[in-house]
Amino acid sequence: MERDDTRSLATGPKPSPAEPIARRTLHDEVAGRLRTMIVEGELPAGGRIPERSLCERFGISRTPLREALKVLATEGLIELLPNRGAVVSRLSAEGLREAFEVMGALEALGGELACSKISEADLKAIRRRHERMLEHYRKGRLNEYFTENQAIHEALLTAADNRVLAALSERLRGQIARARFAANLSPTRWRQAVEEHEEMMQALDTRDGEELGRILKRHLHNKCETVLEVLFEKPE
Amino acid sequence: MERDDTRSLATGPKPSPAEPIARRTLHDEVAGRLRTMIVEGELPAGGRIPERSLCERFGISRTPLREALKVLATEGLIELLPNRGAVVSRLSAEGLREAFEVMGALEALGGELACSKISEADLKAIRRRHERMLEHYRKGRLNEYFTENQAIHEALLTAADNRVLAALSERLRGQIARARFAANLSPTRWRQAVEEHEEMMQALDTRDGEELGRILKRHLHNKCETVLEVLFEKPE
DNA sequence: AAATTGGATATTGCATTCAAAATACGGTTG
DNA sequence: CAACCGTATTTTGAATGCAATATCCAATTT
Repeated sequence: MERDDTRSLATGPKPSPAEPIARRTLHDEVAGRLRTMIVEGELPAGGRIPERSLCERFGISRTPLREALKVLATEGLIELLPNRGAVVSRLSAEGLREAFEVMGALEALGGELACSKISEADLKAIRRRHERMLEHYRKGRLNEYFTENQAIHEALLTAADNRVLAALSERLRGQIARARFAANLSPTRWRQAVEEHEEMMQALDTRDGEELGRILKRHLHNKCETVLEVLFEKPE
Repeated sequence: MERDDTRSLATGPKPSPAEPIARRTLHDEVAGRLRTMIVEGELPAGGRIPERSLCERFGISRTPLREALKVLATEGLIELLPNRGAVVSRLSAEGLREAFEVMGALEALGGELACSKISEADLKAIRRRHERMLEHYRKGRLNEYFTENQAIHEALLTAADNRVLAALSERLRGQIARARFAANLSPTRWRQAVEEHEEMMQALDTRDGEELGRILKRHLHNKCETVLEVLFEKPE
């Protein structure tokens, strides 16, 4: 970014149009690992985060780990108790519901924007994914269904072409993924989700942003109910 | 948290209902200061962040400062260039537009939720603030108007009773505040804003969440146009 | 026996130190 | 004179060290 600015008057050929090598700093790398450890439950909700042992395990000193912890705390994945360490934040039923509500609004916005901006080619790509997802549904392949499903939502977000939106969604997705990691879909809910995706495709095809927004909101709402049901009201 | 768990069967009186003394950590304090320095333009957009001199100025070592920088980076206020320091992120016209778009969606959600949850008392409080704001408008007191305006939006958010929403809005507000710090209101726009607030109050009174959401979205959109106009298209 | 206290131990927050990378600078060469 | 190269200086990233705080555990008291 800066480099581009300073180069605005440059005359010679660019030294190398290759984008700068993605060098990651340790704290960044560590933050990533911790994120997946939390999402996948390896670091259980409510549990303390053992600085020392994690440092040994990663083969690093405490400095980058602690920097990563600060980051995760601002993301809401953990909580910092001054002088008493860090704990993985619990996801309460209310917290999840709140996160889903916000996610619904964000995805609705994403859908609206996508409708007004998406190219024919990208739309076609999404349609293809949709078909593939339906196929997975028919064959009962849950994992593949999830993957394709996620890809569709992501593609919509990309089509919305709003980096701020993408960043916030990404963050929320983490929180939600934590919950969904345990939850499974009932056949009824699954069928419902697929139907909603059908509606979504229709709205996308006709570029009806408002409608797509409403569907997405409802979709997320239902997803939320499913997850909460599984996580907090296990009847047997 | 943990302590509460172990106490769930406790019989005696709680040791002390006094809340724990709020101890802040350095990195937290520093992050706060840096935030306001950025919002108020003391650290100009695009400028480098001088680690050493800031440390001296705050009288701290580099460790807590660097931790704060990591936090500010995840908040999007600064950018970390590996091995090359940190710079205050520029707010481009597109970036601002994106932030306003998202803010619109969030406030719309907040409005909807507030409509369905707000108590008669809180509504009355907002109405009072609204009247006060109108008074400021009539008298042309811009600063007081802004303050009251902000308070209203905040009260709505509080009434929405969604901590996730509140947290994300807070973060975006920071970005937007940076821009608005310089921008001023034209008489026409101001009048328009006031009219929109009138509409908002009406929707709130009738608890029409959908309508309030639409108004808020439009309101934010217009605010965005105002700010962009002032910041990026100074004609004379 | 339960509660309390005192101190040993572990953990945290921050400062300092060290190594690697980037930047600045001066000399050299074409 | 300009471009290039090698070295000195600065700055960054990470490791280590140290003081303050919290946690644990056994001894003591009621």
